[in-house]
Amino acid sequence: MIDDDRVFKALADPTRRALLDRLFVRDGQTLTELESGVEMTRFGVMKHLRVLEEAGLVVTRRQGREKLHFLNPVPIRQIHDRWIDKYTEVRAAALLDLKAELERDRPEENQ
Amino acid sequence: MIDDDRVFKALADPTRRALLDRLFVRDGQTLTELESGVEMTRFGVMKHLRVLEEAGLVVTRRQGREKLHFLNPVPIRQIHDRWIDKYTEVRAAALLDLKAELERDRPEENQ
DNA sequence: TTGACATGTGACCTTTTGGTCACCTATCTT
DNA sequence: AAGATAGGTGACCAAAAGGTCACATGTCAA
Repeated sequence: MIDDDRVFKALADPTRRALLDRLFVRDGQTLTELESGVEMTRFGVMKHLRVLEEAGLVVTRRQGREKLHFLNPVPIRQIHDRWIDKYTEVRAAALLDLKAELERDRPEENQ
Repeated sequence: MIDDDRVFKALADPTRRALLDRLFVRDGQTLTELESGVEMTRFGVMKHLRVLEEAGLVVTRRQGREKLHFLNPVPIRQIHDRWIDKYTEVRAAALLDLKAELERDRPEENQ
């Protein structure tokens, strides 16, 4: 797992997550289309899309003077497989119990 | 979903992911224990643990003068549920097909 | 072939993040 | 009580990330 760092860093920005959301609603959008609906100039959006593409979360295809952007959920699935394999159900249950216990002791300090 | 941002930002740093890994191997470690094994001063580790705790990825419990750190996989599960619900299997399959198609056209441009 | 359109690049600035350190408090042990 | 141990705070600095802009290239359509 060599570039999980790129994927995590790409997902760390809210604008980029919003772009992924928009691509999920309608796949294959151009830069100009994605630009509208984000409070940012074209250049900012372009940078974000580049980060997403380099992380493998977005795949692109040129079509004439347009560049179509497609969502690629595979890296997200890979992350999932990594963590959920490790932090198993049993462990999750145990920690949920601990969390409940902590909240009984100090209810105001936890969400 | 109000503080998904904190969770994603917390996961964006490789040191913090390493700390989660260490906690997975052995849960309930103290700051001093976690400090050894990371190329960083105690203060850096403390900051990272604080970020993880504020994101809800780590839960702590004071025991005398020690502070025990426990892994909380729940936020990761929540992220998983969020994305995998949206980017479904069908979609993943379709995009993997697209990716394969793109790699047939321009093999050198994709990993 | 000219003008409009879609995207790309590099320089630049501001904000955020990562990391260290001096100093401080709390707790244990004897 | 005193030294050792575990953790905490605030200031500080360097590096990275986010965002904008002037300018440039490639493509379409009349």
